[in-house]
Amino acid sequence: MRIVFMGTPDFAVPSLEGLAEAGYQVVGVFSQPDRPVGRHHNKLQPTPVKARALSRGIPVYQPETLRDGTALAVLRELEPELIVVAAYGRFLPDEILNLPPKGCVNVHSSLLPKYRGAAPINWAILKGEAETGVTIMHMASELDAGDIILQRSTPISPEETAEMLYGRLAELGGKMILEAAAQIEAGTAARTPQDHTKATLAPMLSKEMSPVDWTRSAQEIFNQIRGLYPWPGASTDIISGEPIKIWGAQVVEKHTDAGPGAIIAASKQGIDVACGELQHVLRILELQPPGGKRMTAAAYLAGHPIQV
RNA sequence: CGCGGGGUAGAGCAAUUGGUAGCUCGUCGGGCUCAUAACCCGGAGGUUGCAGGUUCAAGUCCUGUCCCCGCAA
Repeated sequence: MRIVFMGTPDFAVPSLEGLAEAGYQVVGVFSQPDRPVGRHHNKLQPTPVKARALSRGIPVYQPETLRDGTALAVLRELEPELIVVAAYGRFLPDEILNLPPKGCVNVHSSLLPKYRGAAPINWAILKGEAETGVTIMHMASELDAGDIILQRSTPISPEETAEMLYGRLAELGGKMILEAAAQIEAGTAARTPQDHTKATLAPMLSKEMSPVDWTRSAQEIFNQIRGLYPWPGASTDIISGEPIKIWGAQVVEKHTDAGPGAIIAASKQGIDVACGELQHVLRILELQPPGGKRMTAAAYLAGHPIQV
């Protein structure tokens, strides 16, 4: 089966790799244009999907837009029977969706219809979900709203960060797209419509989500730290007046009458901060001051004593 | 050549106008204690990222270079 693969970040790599390893003819790969990355020289960095495709000798296309007809012409020449999209980062216009005889399918990292959009993995953790998963679906014009082919769930462990979950779901997606591809080739792929009334959105993350609101519960703040890991991260200025990024923390059962955001203890164990409910505090274990490296709370306190 | 911050003891930080490189933690030894991530006493550990330059004198000023971090993506 001739397949065109569209994807950009690490998440999409196992899917591409799986399809290629399974012997499908991946005749072309679309990825986002290389973006300047790097502090000093603004070097262009190939996307993870591009790098993998090139190492396999697959032609790579990186159009700025899919809507000027160029991409459509390229696709017509590639003659894919199926287009597989995984975190490509762009909407596909209808003329592309309708091009491949077997359609376009998408690997999405949530249990659709929940968490449609750009950052489903992060939002599942931010919202304190106990489980999430991967959905393979036929693509529709509307964002992440297509009929479901396959769906599999996985529990989110209490300490898991978005980064860890990201890796797990990428692997899961890589396995599931193979199953789905086989079903599509055999003509047995399911088409289960989503319950659109239960749809929720998982919009792009932004730096504005970083500051911690200490009136929330310790668990909610912990979810924020895990869900925004490693980017944009959770931060607070209650320690030094400057925004310090919180890399690691834990919820500790400890009663306090101190107001939200008050530092009630600072020791080698960590920095305990009062939150919005009295029974628990958030213990900061690992942090990073502006301009500095990330370090343990104990190391930070060695150079920045806090009187409690 | 996009903007900015920073390299000082194992870790984290200080060091006025250039003038004996200090502090906290850790570490080692000893003491106290039923005990401890607690406390007390003592010790070790630095060519201040690297290379040049200015100076009687450079962690500090100048030039170059390597590396780290934040913004931006």
